[in-house]
Amino acid sequence: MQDLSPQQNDQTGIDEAIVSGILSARIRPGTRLGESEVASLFSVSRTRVREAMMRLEQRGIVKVSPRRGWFVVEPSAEEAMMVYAARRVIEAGLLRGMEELTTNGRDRLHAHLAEEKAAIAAGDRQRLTCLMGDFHIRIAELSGNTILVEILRDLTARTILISLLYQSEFHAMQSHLGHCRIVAAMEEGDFLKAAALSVDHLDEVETGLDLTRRPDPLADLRHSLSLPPQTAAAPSNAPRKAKP
Amino acid sequence: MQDLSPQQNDQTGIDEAIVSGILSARIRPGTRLGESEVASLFSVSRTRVREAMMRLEQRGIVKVSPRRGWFVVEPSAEEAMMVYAARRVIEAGLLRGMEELTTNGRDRLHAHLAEEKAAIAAGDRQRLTCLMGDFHIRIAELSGNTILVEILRDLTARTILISLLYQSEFHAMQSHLGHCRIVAAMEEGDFLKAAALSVDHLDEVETGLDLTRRPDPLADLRHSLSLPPQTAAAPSNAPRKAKP
DNA sequence: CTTTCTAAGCTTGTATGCAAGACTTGTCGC
DNA sequence: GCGACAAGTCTTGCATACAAGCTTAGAAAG
Repeated sequence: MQDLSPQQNDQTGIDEAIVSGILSARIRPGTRLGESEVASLFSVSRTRVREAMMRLEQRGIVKVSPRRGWFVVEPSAEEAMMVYAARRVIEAGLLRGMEELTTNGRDRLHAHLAEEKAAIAAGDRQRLTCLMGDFHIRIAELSGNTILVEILRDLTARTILISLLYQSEFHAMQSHLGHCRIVAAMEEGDFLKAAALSVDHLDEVETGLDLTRRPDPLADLRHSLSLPPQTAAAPSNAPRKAKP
Repeated sequence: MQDLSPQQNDQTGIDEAIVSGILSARIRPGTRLGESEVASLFSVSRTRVREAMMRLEQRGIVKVSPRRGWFVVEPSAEEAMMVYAARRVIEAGLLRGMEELTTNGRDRLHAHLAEEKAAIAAGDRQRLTCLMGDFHIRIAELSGNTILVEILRDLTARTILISLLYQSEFHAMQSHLGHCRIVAAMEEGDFLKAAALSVDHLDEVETGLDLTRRPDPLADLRHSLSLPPQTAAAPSNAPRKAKP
């Protein structure tokens, strides 16, 4: 397993270290997170790791398979649709209820869009994944409602896991333009339009998923061997083992 | 402390037993939930209680005060407003996005309204509190989105804690009528109207709160001594101790 | 060569023990 | 009478130990 977090993250807590690893797509769905393994990484006992896992399970980020271990969730197609539906409901609701965009808020959004642009230019895909999710959290932060921010943060984490599972290619530019359009509408003060654009944007991303693709049980091995990812052409009848 | 749950709840888990106690207003905000105390109630070790508490803390239902104990949250006025704002966003978003009311769904809602009516007639306040919160969960269930259902369930739990802290009197009939109006709009197929009514309903309930009232640290003692509840007339400058 | 059964190893599940800190209460000094 | 202080008690924080079950590797039989 790759190092799931820098050492300094001991301060911020095990939970956030793992979530941060997911948000930046360093941790893949289905990754096993053994208690003793994580415990030694953070130089603590299994007890604290377990407590962190319990919290993460509550947040829908990891799941436990009894006596087998903890795993980063691999959302099913159904769950994926629910996550997107929930995000549509919440984000659209947020924007619709917004009344004004403060100059401070506008600056933050512009700064974020600039970061997106820079990451696209640099081709830093990991950073890009993180930023694309963060955009929606930034919007929630404008409302000042920390409850909704936390909810959206967890949904974003799940979204990233979903895209790692079902997204064949990542149209970063398309998403970026979507974000720009939303911000533009907000600057016009037309929050209903922003809400509609947000729904469209999420629809667009969801449509880009291939939800028929079964989660690939060999993904991590494939990745370790530097093989190309599973092609969308042969999704369902891929052989379990390679025949010689 | 009153028995916070029937013995049979051992099966459903400690978490849900406590949440159920809150949803039915048997557990007041600020209640201390000592680890050993709860552990002996459920005949388990502190370990499992601790795990349950961790999950409940993540859900915003309990808080830990270091080396002092676990307490059912006492939402501040700010948090209270955030909870209501979040509920407005989610519930309105849900209704707005709904497209049809199935006959099954209609039956469920009617059954629920009938239960509310019966509880009002019977004057069963505890049951009523539970039902009033459940109504909104029923609506979320119609969407089939279990993620949103779980989110709303936790928000409802917090709402009940809020009303126990800040609601001087409980206008059950008013809330019931609000629910009836929402269902009526849904039956007409006018989900935008239902959404608007839902926002109005939540506004109405929130307006009925007295958010200036400070949480009463002596509430449980007062209750134990059968003294009358703190009057709203002298909220802030009430003496810490009675002067002889 | 294939299949089946068994046993060992590794993983989580749960309890318990000890340590550190906070609050209470009793006592002493003023 | 009143305030400060200190010991004791009670609480959580954390680590460790043991039990139970899943997985897998290896041996044996067909």
